[in-house]
Amino acid sequence: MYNSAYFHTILNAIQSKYSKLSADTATEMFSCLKPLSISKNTLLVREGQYADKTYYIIKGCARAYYVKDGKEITDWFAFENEFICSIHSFFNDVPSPHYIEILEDSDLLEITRADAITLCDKHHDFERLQKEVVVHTLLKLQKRVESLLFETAHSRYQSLLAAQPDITLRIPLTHIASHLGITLETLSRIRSPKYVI
Amino acid sequence: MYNSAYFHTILNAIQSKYSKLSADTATEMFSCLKPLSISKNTLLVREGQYADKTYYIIKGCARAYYVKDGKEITDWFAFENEFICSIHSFFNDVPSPHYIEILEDSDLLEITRADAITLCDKHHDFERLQKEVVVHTLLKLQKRVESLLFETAHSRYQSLLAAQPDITLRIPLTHIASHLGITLETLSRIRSPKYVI
DNA sequence: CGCCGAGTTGAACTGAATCAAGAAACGTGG
DNA sequence: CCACGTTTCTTGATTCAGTTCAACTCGGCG
Repeated sequence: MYNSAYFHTILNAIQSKYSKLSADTATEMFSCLKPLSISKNTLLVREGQYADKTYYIIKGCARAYYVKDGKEITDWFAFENEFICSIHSFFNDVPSPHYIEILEDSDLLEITRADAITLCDKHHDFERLQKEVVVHTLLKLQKRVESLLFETAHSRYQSLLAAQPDITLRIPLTHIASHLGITLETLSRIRSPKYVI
Repeated sequence: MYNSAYFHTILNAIQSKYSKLSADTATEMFSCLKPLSISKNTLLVREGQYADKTYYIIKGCARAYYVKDGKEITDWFAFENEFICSIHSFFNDVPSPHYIEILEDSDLLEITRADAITLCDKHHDFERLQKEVVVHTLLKLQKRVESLLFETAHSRYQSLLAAQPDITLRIPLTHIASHLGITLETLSRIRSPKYVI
């Protein structure tokens, strides 16, 4: 059943972005993955939970955010063919500081920390896949730090648009603003045609 | 020769911070590691080089920095039992945007990208070790993003001091300031006894 | 229709940058 | 071991990007 066209497509997407898996590992991986269809605005993870699951996004998008002084601060977004989890919780087995919210009606695959550990122990190529996912995340985070250190609010917004041209159509400006580390008001001014650099 | 007390100590440090290695893998790993003694202020990597080496710090410290608009911006520091490399260059095989500078007379172990890939291919436990190093880096970077988004300059400095109490004794304030994303002048004011929150 | 959440606009405020000048510490050679 | 230049750090005055608070607009929807 896991050689169906549907799973084949997903496996291809994962393999071409991250790394190859043997047929054996792929089959075993899919047997651990639980398909979910989640509707918009659902919270997958709340602050304080032991969030021992990682989600792969087949279709849709999600965000991880903190609540700080009563304000939501969006830490990151995830779209198709990306993974999202509370990294602190998943890798350190501590309560999650993040919320994870589904932003569009989405199709996901869920894997538990325990299953991921088993797969890592058993299959070298799955360990590598996980490493590749982490490296991807690391390099993205590195870019984020650079943009926070180097760039003005306007230029950060431009960079985000360059990387994800459709983001403003899919994600409310409030979340984009907090992800850029600016207020909604500032984002609004930056986007205004009247704005001059 | 790689079961000498010296290597044993290093192996222990690596294993307890990251993950375990079989005797076999450890021996092969040490045969790839080239010990270096580098004196203060040496540049290990210059911008534009293909920086295909990672350095493990036995003793001493180093920093990775960019030059942006003629100014140096310190991206991160590495101390004992940590690794440093130009991550973009090492993982993506592209020219390094970073310089890497040794900040104290240091003892290092060097491994090439090619050797690391060979070891990863051959030994599942080495692949895991590399993953653990990347996860450590990821979680540190995540904290960095949080502090840049959430905290004031003063509070970022306090957090850095809490994490690395001796950092001001080992690293010039200019580098610390640029790592915190503030100017040297601001750091100086923050550190002043006259400073009021 | 009227409400509500999302986004816009304006005015005052502020944390940190910039520019500029000194002081302190550091190292090197006489 | 001291004099001198260089680098590192401190202090002050001014400026500016972005925040805050507040009011207003727009579009969707019960």
